Amino acid sequence: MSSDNTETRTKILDTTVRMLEEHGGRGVRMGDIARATGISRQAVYLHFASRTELLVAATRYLDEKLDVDRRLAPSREATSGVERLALYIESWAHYIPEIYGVAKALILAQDTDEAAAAAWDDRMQAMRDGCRAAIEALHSDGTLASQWTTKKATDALWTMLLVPNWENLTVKCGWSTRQYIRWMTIAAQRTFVDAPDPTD
Amino acid sequence: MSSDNTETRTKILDTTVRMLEEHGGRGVRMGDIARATGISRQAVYLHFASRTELLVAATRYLDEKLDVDRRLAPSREATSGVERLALYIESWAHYIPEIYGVAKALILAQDTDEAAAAAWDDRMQAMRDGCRAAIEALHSDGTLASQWTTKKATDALWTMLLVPNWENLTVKCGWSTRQYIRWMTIAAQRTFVDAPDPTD
DNA sequence: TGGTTTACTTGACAATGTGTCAATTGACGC
DNA sequence: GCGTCAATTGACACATTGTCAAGTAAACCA
Repeated sequence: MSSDNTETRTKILDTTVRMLEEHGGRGVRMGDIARATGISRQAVYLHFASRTELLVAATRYLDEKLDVDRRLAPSREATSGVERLALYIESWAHYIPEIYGVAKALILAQDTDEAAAAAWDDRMQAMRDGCRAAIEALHSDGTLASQWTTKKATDALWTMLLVPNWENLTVKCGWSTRQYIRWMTIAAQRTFVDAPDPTD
Repeated sequence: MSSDNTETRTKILDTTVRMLEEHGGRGVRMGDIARATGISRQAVYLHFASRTELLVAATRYLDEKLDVDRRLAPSREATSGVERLALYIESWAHYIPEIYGVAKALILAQDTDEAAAAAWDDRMQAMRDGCRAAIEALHSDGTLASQWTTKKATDALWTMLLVPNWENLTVKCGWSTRQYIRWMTIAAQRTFVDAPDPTD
């Protein structure tokens, strides 16, 4: 899939993912990655033009390894909007902890690097598509609470599921993934789902 | 209130608040603040030991100016939990845009500076207290939805109201403050509020 | 065998921003 | 005039990213 797959390049990506995971995405420098990979700092620059490019590549690399599409399949095959919403939250909840290190590094890099901001934005837009699909499924079931438009509900669900919220609930509040799924699902259902309109 | 109120110190704080506001909390350097204040960079260090210390002082300075306590008074005087929740969300929603620049700078500084992280954490704990009070008001009205414990509901409401969510909804999704208030209130009520238990 | 290519190393260096230090200036009070 | 205090000036340490040029070593190839 990747255009250029040297063994060294792959080793760098493996190290990067591992170290970001270990350090929660903070304080991992180019020199650290090089040393841990067993090469010189400059060798890293032979494969990746900048730190941001490395982070973006690591994101893609991890996504391939985790097979995001497969994970989302159950949600796409749901037979009702409510089920689709619940399954989407569940896959997402299992996905975040696995990408958290890399994601956090990219989020932090946004402050100083335009390209990192764009890359993360892209990812989040993809996630938003999943949210919209779930909301639209509710809508066509007639179970989207009447106050919401699909646009507003999509915005709101998307925001709810953002990484900083997961971070706050798990890291600061000490919720487990199981609790996160349980309460996020409850909150989303209570917020967005109503019984279908009986006049239909 | 402040221990040490030189005129220059105040001028620095004014400049800092203004510049952070103007630039959304990003990319404002010590030298920029000094130049805009009309003093040398080193003069800033005569009043504030570090960038973080300046940011923290600016936060406090702004809080005094905005009179946070007065803003929260209506919420504290609410006669029902539901009203308290709505009024708290409303004051908070009017407050965030005014502190956003400084808040964002502090949030960004967290990555590299322990002290900035602690300062922001502190602020967010105070905000959490407001959330707990609102949730407890619901609880004692008997209108807190039965699935929630006060602890879990407080965590959830607190997370909902975090700055990154406001940022996403207003900046990325283009919501106005009015829309933010409207939909946050609806989401919070649907999530946390039930009719009181008729067996009471 | 010898030459070329390729990946990598080594060490130096620019740029950027924070924070420190020491010497100096200038005003104000006494 | 003298001391004090606030501020200035300019140099510097430090960390990190990114660049550059010269050198090495193995693999490939004729």
